[in-house]
Amino acid sequence: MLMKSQILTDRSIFEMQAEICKTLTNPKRIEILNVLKGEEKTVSELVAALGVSKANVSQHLAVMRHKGILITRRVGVNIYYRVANPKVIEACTLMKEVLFEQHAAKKKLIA
Amino acid sequence: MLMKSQILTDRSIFEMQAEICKTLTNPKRIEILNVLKGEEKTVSELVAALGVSKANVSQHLAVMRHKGILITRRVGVNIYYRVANPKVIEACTLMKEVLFEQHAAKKKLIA
DNA sequence: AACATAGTTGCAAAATTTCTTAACTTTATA
DNA sequence: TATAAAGTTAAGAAATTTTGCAACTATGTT
Repeated sequence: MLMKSQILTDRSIFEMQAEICKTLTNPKRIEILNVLKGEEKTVSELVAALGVSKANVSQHLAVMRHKGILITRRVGVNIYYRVANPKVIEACTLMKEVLFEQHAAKKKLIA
Repeated sequence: MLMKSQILTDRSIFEMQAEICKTLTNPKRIEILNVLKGEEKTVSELVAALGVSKANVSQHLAVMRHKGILITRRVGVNIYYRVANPKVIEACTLMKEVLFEQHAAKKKLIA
């Protein structure tokens, strides 16, 4: 299905950027991305890895798929999910580093 | 004020990472980061740049300050805000690139 | 002290997210 | 065709976020 071409205005860029960043604001979704960082996985494999209900995992996957963060591939009865753009993982990693550097700076204050 | 040292468990890392990423999920906050990318600014300067109420800007600044994303410096009656860690800007930039690459890929489909 | 300017905070309504349960679709196999 | 396995989706309650408004604090000036 073809979509109408969309102009990126200054204002809408911030809104779209905020939208896509929402992907990273849920601990379970971050954990999913962490698992998918290395290789594609089926929904069942993700369910096993996360210890969360199948429906819930599927919903989180749908959120990321609709935002173009994840891509799917069907093989028989299984659906494999993988990360569409490695830059998402890079951004994720950077934010984790920010977190760790904050933690390190805090420890320094105490010591 | 000194805080108790906090152990980073596997599970809590994802939660804290999600928390810090929430900073980037509001278009106004992204716009603020965009303005602060180059140099520090006072609240009034940000209010003028964004065209949003002072209270609202202040609230968004508080969100980012409490998460350690922004740092303040008082000069007389003015308070200057700046970005604490450039990696936040890098992460922001990466996500914008993801957005643009999605847009480019979509245009390609239509052409 | 009184006042103006710069900025913060509390509150409550509106909007958004998250999670659970249950029903549903799709593919493969007996 | 019937059944099971894999995955998706809908609906509603609970939790979280967002925002505007009003009240508040802090600094500097007359």
